[in-house]
Amino acid sequence: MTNPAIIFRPTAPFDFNLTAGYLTYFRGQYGSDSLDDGAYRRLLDLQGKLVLATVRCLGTVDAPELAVELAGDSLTPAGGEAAALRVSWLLGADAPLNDFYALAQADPVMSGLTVQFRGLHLPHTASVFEALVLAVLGQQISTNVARVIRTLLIETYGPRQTIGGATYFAFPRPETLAAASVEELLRLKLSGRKAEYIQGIAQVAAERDAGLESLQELPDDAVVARLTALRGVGLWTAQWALVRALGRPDVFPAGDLALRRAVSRLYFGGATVEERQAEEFSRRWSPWRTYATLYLFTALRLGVAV
DNA sequence: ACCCAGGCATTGG
DNA sequence: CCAATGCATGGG
Repeated sequence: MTNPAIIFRPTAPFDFNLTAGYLTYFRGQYGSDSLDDGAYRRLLDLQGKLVLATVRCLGTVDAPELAVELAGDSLTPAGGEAAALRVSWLLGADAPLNDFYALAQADPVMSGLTVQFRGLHLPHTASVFEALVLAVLGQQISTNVARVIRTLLIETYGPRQTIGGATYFAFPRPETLAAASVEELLRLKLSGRKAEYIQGIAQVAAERDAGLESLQELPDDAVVARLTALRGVGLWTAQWALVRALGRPDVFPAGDLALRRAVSRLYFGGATVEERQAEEFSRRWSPWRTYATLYLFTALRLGVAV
């Protein structure tokens, strides 16, 4: 069954194709998300109910309007509202980009990126759990390998729903991964250690009632302290959770090799940039370092001047 | 056959 | 406190 579309307005400027493209790594399909012919699709897991959201942009970058169409079981009006809120969060629709753009004016390189990628918002994950698991499985390995493993994880353990002849996957639930043995997880081409990490994180997320999802009120430092107490979660992983799951605006994961490479090429003529140096350099973008991170990564992914 | 990749925990100075 | 090491796997 399909319900009438729900319309909502993101904060302008909002470039739908660029934002959903970033979310799918500019590959059309990435894990649980797809962007196909102007339609962003994701199977939402709303309190255990699976709902396929199909999102299209009706307006322009400066007057954006998104239409969310829902399909799935037992849709209620309240469910429709929750689905629209979830979609809005996933696409980072409320980001105050203009504040970041104003700050970037003082920096010709970053300013250039904000012009090229004008309207790119920061996509979020549906949960802290999802952000942590994705970050852990991406530790140290190349993005290609991470993509293979992520796909295996989602298609092996994610809740699935077939709609209109196509099968869609939501991100695996904590209780599912907590119930899987480390031995089973090893079949996902994870290292033994990462299988343990993910299993442990899933147990924490599943057992303590929403312990991982109650970090919203804590300041960044406290969130990092809480998360790095988990085995397998270091500063880099915790920072990605701050960025992806909590949408904190002033985070710069200076330990990230690719991020430092982008800084090196764009600002230091390719010379090696150490973590400490990158952290100091990033202060020029505070209090909007998260968006600087996003735009630098986009430059990398699209191969723009990097 | 190597070496590296969007880290981390562990071990040994 | 800092350096070295192993980790799974796909691509160069």
